[in-house]
Amino acid sequence: MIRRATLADVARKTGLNASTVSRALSRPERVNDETRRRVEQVAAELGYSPNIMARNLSRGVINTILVMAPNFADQALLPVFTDVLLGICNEAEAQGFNVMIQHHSASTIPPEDVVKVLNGGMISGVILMATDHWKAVPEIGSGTQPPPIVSIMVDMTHLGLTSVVAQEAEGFSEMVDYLVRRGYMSFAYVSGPKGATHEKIRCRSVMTQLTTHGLGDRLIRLEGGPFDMASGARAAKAYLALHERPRAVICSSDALAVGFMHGIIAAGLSVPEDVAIVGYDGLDYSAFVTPTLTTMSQPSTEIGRSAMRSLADLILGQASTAQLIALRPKLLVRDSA
Amino acid sequence: MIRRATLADVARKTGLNASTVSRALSRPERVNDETRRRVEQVAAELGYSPNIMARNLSRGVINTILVMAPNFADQALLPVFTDVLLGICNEAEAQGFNVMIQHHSASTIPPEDVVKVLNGGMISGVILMATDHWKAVPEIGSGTQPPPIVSIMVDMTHLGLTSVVAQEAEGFSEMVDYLVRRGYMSFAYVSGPKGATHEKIRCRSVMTQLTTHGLGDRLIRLEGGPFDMASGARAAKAYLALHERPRAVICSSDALAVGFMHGIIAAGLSVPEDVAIVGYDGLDYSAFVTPTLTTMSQPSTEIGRSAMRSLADLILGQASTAQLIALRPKLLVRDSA
DNA sequence: TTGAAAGCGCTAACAT
DNA sequence: ATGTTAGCGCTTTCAA
Repeated sequence: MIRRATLADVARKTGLNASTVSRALSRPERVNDETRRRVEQVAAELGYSPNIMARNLSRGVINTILVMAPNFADQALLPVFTDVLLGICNEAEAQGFNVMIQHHSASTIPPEDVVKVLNGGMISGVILMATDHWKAVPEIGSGTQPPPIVSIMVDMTHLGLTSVVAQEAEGFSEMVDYLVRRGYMSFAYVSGPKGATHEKIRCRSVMTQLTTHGLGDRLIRLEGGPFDMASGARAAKAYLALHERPRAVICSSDALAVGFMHGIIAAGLSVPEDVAIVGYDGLDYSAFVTPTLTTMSQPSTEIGRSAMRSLADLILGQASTAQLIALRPKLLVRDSA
Repeated sequence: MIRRATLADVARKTGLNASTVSRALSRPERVNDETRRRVEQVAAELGYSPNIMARNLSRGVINTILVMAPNFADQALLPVFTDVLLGICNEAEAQGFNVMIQHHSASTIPPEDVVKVLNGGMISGVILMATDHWKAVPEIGSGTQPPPIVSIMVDMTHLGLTSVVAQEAEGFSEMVDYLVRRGYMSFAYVSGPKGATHEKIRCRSVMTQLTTHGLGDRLIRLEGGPFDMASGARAAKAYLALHERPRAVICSSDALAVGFMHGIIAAGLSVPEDVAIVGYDGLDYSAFVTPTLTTMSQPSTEIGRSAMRSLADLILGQASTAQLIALRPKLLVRDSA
């Protein structure tokens, strides 16, 4: 491999001192016009561009953030995550940060890994995607500053981490209100993966709100499983086997809902006449299944953007206390309920 | 911000020399057992872990690769891309590379950007996602080695870039054969974005194969647009307005097909009785729409894995000539055709 | 305005 | 087995 041109090469070829070349390139105004021109010229000839690592090492700064995404059931990134990622990338670009993504192979990211990454010196901050089961914030060095970690989708403010989440509980309550208003009296809830934080929040919200309406005993819980369509289809089978079938089915996610709807329709029932179905997430395909799916749309991209903004504040030392940023999802009334 | 512990700190506290500490940490066998233990102990106490940038700078190696993904219509990563990304991440982890992703804001990535990145010294190789319109491989330095760039989804071997692609032409031919075999005699093709390489390949393949069957004049081309569901739905409107409606519709992607199917069903036609519809990609939702979608499944994850493997070979100097790796998609016969 | 020198944190010969 | 020394490529005082 032919060696890349370095600052020294440019210096040699221009007959200038390395420091002058460095200056010419990073603070052009502090250098003679003619010198600057010459440096630029030679740099171009040599195809020189600065080694970022050396620069960072020297300046003592870094400008890369890491998104750690757990691996749900060995799936690709969930659609919601990619929307979030878009928001992160956009904001990162605006703020001058690079983003690195680590698709973690476990479904929970071990705090030690985060410490290691943070200590590695290449990363200035971490965004944690929907990571559960954190008992404590990792100790990074002996610093007293809050570690630059922002949690997305899971509230970890009790651990001192700024968190950007959707108001899931509110979203599901609103959904229940909507269904009750439409006159439904019997309900099923198709759950997501057992034990997941999201799942707990969503399930509880549905139960609570139904109870508020005096309908607490009219809810049947159907085991879903992972947030995917296959699980939804399985839940549909369970639903069909029920003696008394609830008229309204609330699914914990759009994927679940689409799978569920598919199972229902395949069995010859019609939606929403026989069964009303609602989802949660607002993924694009929810608008193109037949019938179109009533759902709560999460501001996923905005969540990503917001998280990145908070992280930048943390890194630049413009923020120090953990804050919770909760974004409201929006009801999308369509044909399925 | 409290300073992180450095190698020097550990050296000082153990009373050893920095190089010894370094050795103890990276090649434990070349150091006294007792020394190693002491170093480990102190390192743990201080929460020390090596600065990766300094290490790389010193060793002259880097182990991070960059995935550059163009931004299609300001959308999040396409589902296909996320599958590919999964494959990349898995293989990268196995090979000891980190992966960085750059969500490029233009729909075409400028070669200059790639040079800059490669010259930045933090990245040892680049994977280009479905990037069109490259006229030439960027000159990186004055080296004679092939630059470590691998193209995914688009064949750029004529530019000297190793490329990993799906056999799209073969896939669409096979699809045509299948439909002809099923007795269909009139066809529509719902196109993707005009001018896109994929689009050209797919369209041409359909036409060619139909001609082979003597059915070249039985094809109507419907303008789709971006590879998304909304475009498919628009195409459905166009289809419905046709005087003579072809019985079989080949969509350039699954998203298009799902959108198209939605439009068709919403208009009261039935699939596949009135119109047979097929897609391409094999996304998970294609199995959960009603009716389920007949499609060609791309080995997306495998494409990612393969690309990463090739890139690693390139970086490690174990490969030098561009090669084309073309993976065969697989027909998934379902209910829509 | 430019040059000389020191140093970012680490590794890798080369000595001892 | 350990210490010494030199440097990776760049930036940044400090002098000139």
